[in-house]
Order: sequence, then structure tokens, then C-alpha cells
Amino acid sequence: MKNHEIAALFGRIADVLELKGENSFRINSYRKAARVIGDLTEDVEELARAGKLTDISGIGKGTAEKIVEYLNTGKMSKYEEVMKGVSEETVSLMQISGLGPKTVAMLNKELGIVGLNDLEKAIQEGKLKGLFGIGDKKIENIIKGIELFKTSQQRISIGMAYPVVKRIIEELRHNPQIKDIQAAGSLRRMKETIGDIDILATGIDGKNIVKSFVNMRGVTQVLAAGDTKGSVRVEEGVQVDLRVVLEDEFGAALQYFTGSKEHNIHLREIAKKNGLKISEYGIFKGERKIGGRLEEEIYKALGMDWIPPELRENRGEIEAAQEGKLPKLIELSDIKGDLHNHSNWSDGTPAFEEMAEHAIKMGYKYLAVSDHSKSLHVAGGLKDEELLEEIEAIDKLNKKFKGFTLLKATEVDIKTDGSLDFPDKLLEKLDVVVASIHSGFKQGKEKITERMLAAIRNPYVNIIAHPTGRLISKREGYEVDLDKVIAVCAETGTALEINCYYDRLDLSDLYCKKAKEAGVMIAISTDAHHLDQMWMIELGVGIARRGWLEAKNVINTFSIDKLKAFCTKKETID
DNA sequence: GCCGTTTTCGGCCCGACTGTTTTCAGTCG
Repeated sequence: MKNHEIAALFGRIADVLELKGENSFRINSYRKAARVIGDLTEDVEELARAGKLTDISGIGKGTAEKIVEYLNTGKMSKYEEVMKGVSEETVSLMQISGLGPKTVAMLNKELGIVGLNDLEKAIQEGKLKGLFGIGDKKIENIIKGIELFKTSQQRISIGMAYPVVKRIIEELRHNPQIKDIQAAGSLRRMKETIGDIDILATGIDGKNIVKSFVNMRGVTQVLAAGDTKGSVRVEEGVQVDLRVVLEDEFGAALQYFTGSKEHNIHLREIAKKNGLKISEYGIFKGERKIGGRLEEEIYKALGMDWIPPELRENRGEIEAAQEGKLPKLIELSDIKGDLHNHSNWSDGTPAFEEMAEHAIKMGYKYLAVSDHSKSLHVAGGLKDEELLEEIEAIDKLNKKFKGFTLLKATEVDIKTDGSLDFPDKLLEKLDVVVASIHSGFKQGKEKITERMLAAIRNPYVNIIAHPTGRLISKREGYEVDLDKVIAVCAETGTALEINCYYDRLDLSDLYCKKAKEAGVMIAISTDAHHLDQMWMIELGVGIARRGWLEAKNVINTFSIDKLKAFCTKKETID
């Protein structure tokens, strides 16, 4: 798929046009085009072939033509045209905090500054001072910005940020001044990566609240501490901002700071059409405030249902809310068990008893023991006879439990030729069969897809684990045709996994939605190797919610009987 | 450059902060 290439080109065009001081609405059009193309799960090439590009909101005639040109020739003349006389390096200077398009363009024109080296040299030589609009403070800010730019970390995984927020909120709740406190931003939307953490609080004495925030444990650097806003860096390396707002404005502020930006812009457009105005202080009709204490008031005033944060990406949720057609999203409390876990029989650490104990504590009705299979030597994969022993041991242990079941399972390797690492006569003895790819990542897309489809067609395979094999910001997944995978899963009654491990979160939100629409069931599974990884089910539920999933789309919300029926049904199909 | 329950032109989200000004542009979220 060339979707991401094309999205990147449009983003780049937007950057350069900004530098050149083009009409800001045109720039926004390119940004929007970049976003919607990047978000597509359909192959842009297929849409182009079908002449359906302009059906996408935000893609008009001009953009469609540019896409077609790129697909046909490998080039986009608009991109080449705007890049004339501009260096990529100059464009990237705009990423430095405090430097916007106007300043970068001015520095380029006045001092011939092209890249970071030029900029640093010019600062050292004192050449910036005296330029229009630049004083000592501004230079100081640019220097700080450069420092930040050089050391700036990439976005961190939600799995890292989530416990940080829990800890902070837990600690601040002890401050009696605080009446309400909640995470906002991309973390509240459960995005898979987080830039910085936004927390919102309401209470009587803002200054005091900010003070307790900047003095809490784990803070390594205080970046700002005022009456209504505090900003710190914590030991995990992430920046955390706290804002204290009036109780009366908490809902409006929460709505505003939760975003996404695109969602908020769309809401404001609707507000404007209806003679209303939204800001972080409330929703207004003329001068009169008609809501703001609760988030619900904002959405209600706009004539729509309250939208769960995970859906707020401007991907159709606003229209659905207007029509009263939002899905009833799955909740953590719907989860009745976890279908992918490793014990100390392969590369996990816990014993069966410990796993069961922990699962019962979490309120689960069942837990699958799904150790690796023999080909995965590095993970201590089980040999055929060892799996038989494991089955026996679990059967024996299960007699002890009431209202809880350890499920006999495996995470069986899909080998490089597409065959499975255990024979069918063994798989047949299991309650749940999870299959996954751990080898031959470099095979081509066709080969990998065929391998996976072969596994999906096996009558005993119930779940395909981590379907793309990606590790967030570490490794691209193997290339696999997910559209075909989804289609064959739908045909055969095979589920796809949302792997909750924070590095994976695989399937991703957009493909969850696509799978749901195709009628494919999802399993939300932690792939836990230690007991203290089982909490990550919360991350998986977040991804599922972002993927518009309801409890009925997820097999581990089923009762044990229904789950077993789901797993055995496939064997009887063909 | 896109878009239309004011539809083929004329709009396109909102507010705060900062540093530089002498009434505001640039940047950010």
C-alpha cells in the first residue's frame, strides 16, 4: 500500500507551503488530506482504480489528481514544484519549539540559514539579535528549543504512560484541596503512543494544588509552576502537565484537552453553524453560557450523544452521535478471561496455580495456558509429549476450582511453510488454539499471507495472535495482507487477537473496526509472561474501544460455555 | 484546496501566552 508514502508527501507539501506563507486554509487542506489518507485501511490504489478517491471527505478533485499522478508515475509534480529552492533541512527547523514558519523563513531570507548547524552558528556569532521581532528573550527560547529538539524523545508507548498517570492521580487524590482530577489528552483517548501527559484538576486553591503536583515523588525536573498550571518531567522521561480549572468549567476543559484536535474542530464547526461557540471555558449562545460543568452538556447542546473519548478522532463518531448510532463500547468489566498466557512450562514465570489465583483475583472465569510450541526454541517451546503432560496437569488442577477454569491451550507456531508446529490430533485435545508467526519475517507479503491463511483454514485454530508482528517504534511488522486475512477469518469463524502487550497492541484500532465490519470476532489477550503483565488487558480494551468494538464482538466476554462452543463450532464447519 | 439544510462563491475553530511592539504577530495546544 502506498497510503503512507502519499500521506507523507501531502504532509510535506503542507509544511513547505506554511514556510512559504501560503493561504492557511489551503495548507490545512493538505494536512487533512495527509491525515485521511494515512488513516485509510483501504488501499488508496484500489480506490483510485475504482474512481472513488473523491468519495473520501477531505479529498477533492485536485488532491485526487495528485494521488493518481503519483500512482501512475511515482512522482507528484506539486511536491517537486513546492520543494524548489527549499531544503528539507530548513523545513525541519519548524519542529523546534518557538520556531514557526514565519521565523524560519525570515532567518533563511535574512541570514541564509538552511539547517540546524547554520542556526547554532548564527546564534553563537550573535547574528540573530536585532533582526525584526527578535530580542534576547526570543533567542533564549530558541536555544532552549534546540536543546529540547536534540534530546527530545519520541512519543512513548501508552503502556509506559498509563501506570505513570495512575500513580500521579492516585497520589494527588490525597490532597483534600482537589475536588476532581482526571487524565485528558491522547492518553484518555487510549492512543497507542503518547506525546506528553495532560492532567486536569479542579479545586479551591490552584496554587496549592500545583505545588503538591510539582513536589510529588518521581518528579525529576520542574518546568513551570504557576497558579493554574504546572509542568514537570518525571523519572520515566515523560513530560506531565497539570491544569487546574474552575469546577464550573471542568467539563468544557476536559472536552477541550482530550481532543483530538480534529474532533474538536469539527465540533466547533457544528457549533458555529448553530449559532453557538465552544471554548475550553464552556459552550455559549451569544454571551450566555449554556454548559461547561460536565462534558455531556457540550455534546447535548450540539444535539448529539456524549462521545466516549476513545472514539474522538473525527472518523465518523460525530455523525454517529448525531444520529444516536454510537456503538455501546466494550468495558473492562465485560472481560471474563484471558486467552493468551505463558507459564513456567515455556518462557513465562508463573506456575499454573499462581496464574489461576491471579485471574480469580481479577474477577475472571477462565484463563488459557497457551505455552509456545517446540520450534520456538528460544522460548522453551513444548514438545508434543510435553504438551500432553501439560494437558494432564491442567485437567488435574481444574478439579480444585469452582466457577473458574484453566483452559488447555497453546500458542502454536505457524512455520515458514505454513504448517503448524503441532499435529491436528494434538490440537484437537485443546480447548483453545492460538496460532502465530515468529519466524521468516522477511518472506514476501504473498508468502506470509499464504502462511497465515493456511493456519486460519486449519479447523482447530481459533485465534491468530499478534496478526502483524509489529513492535511499536521498534520494528515494523512482517508484510501481510490483512484484508485477505480478515476475509478468510470471517469465512472460517476464526478470531483475530488484540495483543495487549504495550509494545504490540496488534491488531490496531483501525483494523479492529474493519474486522468488526466484516463480522470477524476479536480476542483481547495479554500474552502475559509474568503475573504483573496481566493488567495490560486494560490497554487492549482501550484499543478495542478505539476500534468501535462492542462486548458482543469479543470472544473473551463470553461465558465459558459460549466460548467453548465458539471454539468447537469451527471444527464442525468443514 | 475543500465544501454546500445560506451550494459554485466565500467561507474555513478558538483562545492564551509571549515578546515584541506601540497595537499586534507569531506560536502553541
